[in-house]
Amino acid sequence: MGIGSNLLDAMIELRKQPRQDRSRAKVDGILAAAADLCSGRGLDALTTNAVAARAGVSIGSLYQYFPGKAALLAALIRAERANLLEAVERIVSSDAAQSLTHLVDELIEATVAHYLARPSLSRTLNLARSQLPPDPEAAEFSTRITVLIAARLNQLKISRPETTAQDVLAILRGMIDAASEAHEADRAALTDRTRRAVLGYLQAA
Amino acid sequence: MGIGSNLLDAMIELRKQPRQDRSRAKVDGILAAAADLCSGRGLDALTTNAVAARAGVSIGSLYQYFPGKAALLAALIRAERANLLEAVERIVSSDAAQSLTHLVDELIEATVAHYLARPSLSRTLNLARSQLPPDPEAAEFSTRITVLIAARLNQLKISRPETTAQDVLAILRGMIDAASEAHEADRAALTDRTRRAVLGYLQAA
DNA sequence: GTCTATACATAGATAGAC
DNA sequence: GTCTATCTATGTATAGAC
Repeated sequence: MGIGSNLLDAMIELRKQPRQDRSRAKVDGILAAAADLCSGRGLDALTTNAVAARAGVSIGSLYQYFPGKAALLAALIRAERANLLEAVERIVSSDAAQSLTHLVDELIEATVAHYLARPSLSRTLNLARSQLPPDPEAAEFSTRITVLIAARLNQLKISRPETTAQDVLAILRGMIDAASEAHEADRAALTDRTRRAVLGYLQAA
Repeated sequence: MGIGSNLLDAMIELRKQPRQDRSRAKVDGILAAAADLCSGRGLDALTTNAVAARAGVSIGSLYQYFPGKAALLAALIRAERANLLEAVERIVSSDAAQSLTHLVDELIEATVAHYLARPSLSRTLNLARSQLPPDPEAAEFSTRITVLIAARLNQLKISRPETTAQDVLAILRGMIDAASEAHEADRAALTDRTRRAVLGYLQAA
């Protein structure tokens, strides 16, 4: 997974690794602007011109750091994935994950928090991803998160841990997504219902 | 919900109701072409030029029937919704829906068939919808399908039938979507797992 | 390193001939 | 009714001045 590992990377990787603080801040500003636009008015609003304008830099500067629009999107997606993966890593390596109900509770809390932190950004990136060509990074992310959870499920004697982990994630995504689309406000109620759904599924298995 | 009921309709409704067979066939051809393009290469491929070309009509003819790209998309979405709604109507008004497990089985079968009939079309339209401005038709569709299912759940003494119906649909969508994205081939296995998830959820409630 | 100006491509939409 | 030709707008990306 090193930089330059495939041709697509040319379209996607940063042009330069910003080592200085000023550059780092500029890159962050550009990404923040991109996230805002995605979140606010969807994928169509993510134009290089609009991002540059909102970030307060010129289009030329943007292209110094990002080789194109795809690179912006890739960076956003990558950040989002890293977030969720970190959260799951913390959970599975914590003591709270010793019992099934605790594990589930923690996963739900993290997942709900993740997807509802910036719901529309999350959904927009999601659908962007589904329009992109099959991406090895996406596959690796799925695998890693599944494996982390599956390992715990396995210790807890849940059968077919990989499939089960995938299903649990799918159920959570489906329910949280629906709630987010419906602008459902009551997060506690959502957490409670997802809990019933996941535990119900695990017990029925 | 009559034609012309809101301003958006101007962008979305057919320009003329094709009464003659020839016109009807042309409209169908255009929609089929649009569906193919959506299905094949996603939303970006749905351009008015491309649709016209693939349908074998000129761009001018296309604009005679559809006032724009949005109208094409709206028509596709409408057709997709009508399909699913019909299927659910058939189920809830059939005898098989008398027991909970039968109801669930029928719903799963219909939902899986619906979303996997043309998976990538289904997903593309889905995300198109989520990018569109809030649409009264979408809301009405959600309400109707929820109400249909909730009525049955209510007869079966399930508590909070509306919320439960929404959750069941969300669970199904989530799992089917994940399977479809992962290009999971085994439909029987998917059906089985969704069944466990849904029944597990209903029993935990 | 950063900006302005601009080239280039493509999409949406219409006008007008037939 | 249908087509071709074309206009307009917009987005990506680069060149070149500073």
